[in-house]
Amino acid sequence: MEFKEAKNKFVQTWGALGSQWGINKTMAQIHALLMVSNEPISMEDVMEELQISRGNASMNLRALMDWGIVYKEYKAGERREFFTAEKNLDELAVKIARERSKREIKPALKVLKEVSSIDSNATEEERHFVDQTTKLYDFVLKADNMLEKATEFKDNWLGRLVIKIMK
Amino acid sequence: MEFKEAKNKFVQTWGALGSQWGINKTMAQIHALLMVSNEPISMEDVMEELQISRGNASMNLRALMDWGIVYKEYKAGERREFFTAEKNLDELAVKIARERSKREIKPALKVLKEVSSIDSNATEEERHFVDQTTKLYDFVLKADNMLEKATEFKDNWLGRLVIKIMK
DNA sequence: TTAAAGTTTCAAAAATAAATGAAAGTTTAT
DNA sequence: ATAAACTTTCATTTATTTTTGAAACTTTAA
Repeated sequence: MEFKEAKNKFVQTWGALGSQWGINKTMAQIHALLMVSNEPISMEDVMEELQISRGNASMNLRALMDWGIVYKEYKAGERREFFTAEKNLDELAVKIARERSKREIKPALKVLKEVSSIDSNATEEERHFVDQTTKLYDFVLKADNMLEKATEFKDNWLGRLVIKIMK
Repeated sequence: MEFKEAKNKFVQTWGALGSQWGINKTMAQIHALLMVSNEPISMEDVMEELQISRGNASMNLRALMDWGIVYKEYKAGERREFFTAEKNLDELAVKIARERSKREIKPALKVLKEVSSIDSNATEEERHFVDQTTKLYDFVLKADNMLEKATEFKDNWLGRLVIKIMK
């Protein structure tokens, strides 16, 4: 396999993976492209390389910046803006985890708390509902905390130990 | 909030959460419904409760069974089939993690290995590509292993300790 | 057997999500 | 101030994913 082919395959695969995990395909592809580029890329280049429209490129680059995993760069003497990706993978994981937690898990937790707090527990059916949603709330909360804490592992001796044992 | 309203809200929320994480909405909703039901539910009931077609119900129940998180049950003297969800949340998490790893992460790892193994490293650009995809491969592999090992935590004293510390 | 009760399949329709592109908006150099 | 270079927005179009529903299939009881 030659370089260009490999690069393309990587971008496609990363895009597919993204869309299976609820991140839009183009967003993931742009990210992939920036990840493996050794130098900043202009919007024009992104459009060209992925064969997408200006609007699409603009919106998804913006989204990536909102997530904090892509940065704008200015080159001296250049009018255009260039983009680079966060290349430190631990940092990347932290930011993605935080963002998804904030956007999706936290709101879901709120609802779980609400629905598990109804006072009606007259019937067996209702008791089971309250019991099960309460357990779910505790579980999701714990998982969310783990995600958060896991992101602190990298600078943390215990974390390293745990990872070593788990490996 | 009364019971019926709470139940509905829970089903809707679980459905939305599912679709944000790449699991189709109806599949997640059916799962939610079964999770909070204290007794087995027939396909007819699922259709009725979620207002979906027979085909849709059938396909998604099948998918849930393929994931191993919903079971068929037979009631004595009843022709129809009934369904129940895995209600143990640790077990549920294990099965979802295994399934997604198998379906999505493993294939992605295969591609990452391939593209990071191209022998061309003539230019700076190519060297950076190989370097970055190699790191990504290692990272994803490690994350995948963690997911797998994390699923063994529940029966494991060290795991409990770690969770306690992380909490 | 056979027919009733139930389940699955899959081509077509509907719903949803994403992409386009042209117009509006910015910024910068002169 | 203005015009060139570039970016953003968003109504419309396009692509993708999900759902439907009717026909085919399977199972069971008589």
